[in-house]
Amino acid sequence: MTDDMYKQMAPLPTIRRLPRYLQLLLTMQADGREFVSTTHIADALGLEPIQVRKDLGHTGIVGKPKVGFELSGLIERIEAFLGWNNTTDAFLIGAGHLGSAVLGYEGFGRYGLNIIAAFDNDPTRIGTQVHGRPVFAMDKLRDLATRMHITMAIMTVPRVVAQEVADELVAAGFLAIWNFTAAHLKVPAEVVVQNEDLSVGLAVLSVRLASAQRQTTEGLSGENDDDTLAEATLDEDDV
Amino acid sequence: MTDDMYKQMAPLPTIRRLPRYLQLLLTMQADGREFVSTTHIADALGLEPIQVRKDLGHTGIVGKPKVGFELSGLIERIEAFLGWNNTTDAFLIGAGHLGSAVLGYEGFGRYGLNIIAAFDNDPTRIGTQVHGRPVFAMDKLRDLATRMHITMAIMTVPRVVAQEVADELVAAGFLAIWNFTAAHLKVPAEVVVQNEDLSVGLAVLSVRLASAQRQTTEGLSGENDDDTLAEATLDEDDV
DNA sequence: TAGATTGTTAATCGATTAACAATC
DNA sequence: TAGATTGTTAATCGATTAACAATC
Repeated sequence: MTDDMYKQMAPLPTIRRLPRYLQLLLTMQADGREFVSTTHIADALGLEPIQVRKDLGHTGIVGKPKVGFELSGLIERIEAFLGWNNTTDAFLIGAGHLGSAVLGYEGFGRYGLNIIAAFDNDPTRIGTQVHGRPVFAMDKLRDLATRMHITMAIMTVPRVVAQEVADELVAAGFLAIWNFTAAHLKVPAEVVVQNEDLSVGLAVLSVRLASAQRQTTEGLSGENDDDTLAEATLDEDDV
Repeated sequence: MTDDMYKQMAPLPTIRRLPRYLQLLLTMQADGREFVSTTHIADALGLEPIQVRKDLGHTGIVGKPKVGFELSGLIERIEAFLGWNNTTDAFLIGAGHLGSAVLGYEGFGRYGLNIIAAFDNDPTRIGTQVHGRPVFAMDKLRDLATRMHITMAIMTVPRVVAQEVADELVAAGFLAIWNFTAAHLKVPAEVVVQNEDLSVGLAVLSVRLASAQRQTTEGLSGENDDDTLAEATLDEDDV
């Protein structure tokens, strides 16, 4: 068991916070800053310094007591930890509204994701370009994926055909599926599926908003009139 | 402290799983099924029955030993828990690619979210319709929000103007912001911000894929040749 | 130097999982 | 009835937070 193995052992919540650190650090770097402390990061993002320190520790970076972390080294380390220093080529399946929006998202380049082509079964879309990427017919998928050694797919198809498309992706040798569909995909254990279902975020928002409104109402009714109300709200960064 | 208060105390992971249960249950209902057990739900989603039971318990639903849960009642209860039985009206800010995709997303009606108008500051977009919703100029936002009592906003603007737009939303009395921007928004404590940053999902996918590939490589090198490899992969449902 | 900050070890907190009595 | 399933209470696991020595 090598040292590298520990990478995967970072807690999932830590992994989810890393992109936010990265985004902040890049802004700071653009401002000409050279060093940063965990206190500073925590302040900017509304977190606790100890949590930031623990999170950064998982990436293997070491800082300087009293000084903090060298910004450029820290950025490099986070990007390497997330694998964003290498480019990953991907195909996008389903060039509808959502697919088109994903293709138009400019941030992916910075994250090492390169969407090189889209696939669809709508004849009016096939042969066109969407945000500079060619749209091919679905029956070209398998051959092109094999020849170009593409193993990551972004699924932005209607839910009803999601499993069917997933089966095709598996058959074509894909190893990772970023699933923007609400469908629960059944795939072999060796294929990684990352669900990006909008309803999850909406559910959390709905419950948090209801909770906040309940507390406001109770505050007005005089049952609880001190200033603990604001503190009692869920942390906005939890999801 | 009323019984209702306990609603907000459901663990966040539970809240995030509820939409997936709901989605499955609706499919089952469409298939004409009337009862369902937690064992059945767990099997379909690759979870443990005890976890499903605990999650459903948080919504306050009670089942029948041996029989399970009545499907229609369970669906109602989850929807009520998430507040999706009432419609919430919302404005969308930023009618670009992503905003347009969100406007075109058909699933929101079912979740009680009703986007009634979009706002933008691009003159070529103002006055047009996107997926049936009118696009207004940004300077109409405050007046319309006040008059229509809209308190939820969906932000799909470029990152660089995100904070500026958030400030306008706060000034206009909005209480909830669904933030599709990578920016960390600074808002008063009483405003709920739900971040929906694509880079988070990509980060988790990247790390999981790297981990899976590392394990495959090690398996081939003969260091670990039993079948524990598949079991060692992260659960696909964790995020 | 003195003080701020790191990194590590221990304590706490919360979610998941296990065990099992109650029940239709 | 017997057996499957619920709901609750206890045990385990893992992440967060606290404490503090090391250090530039």
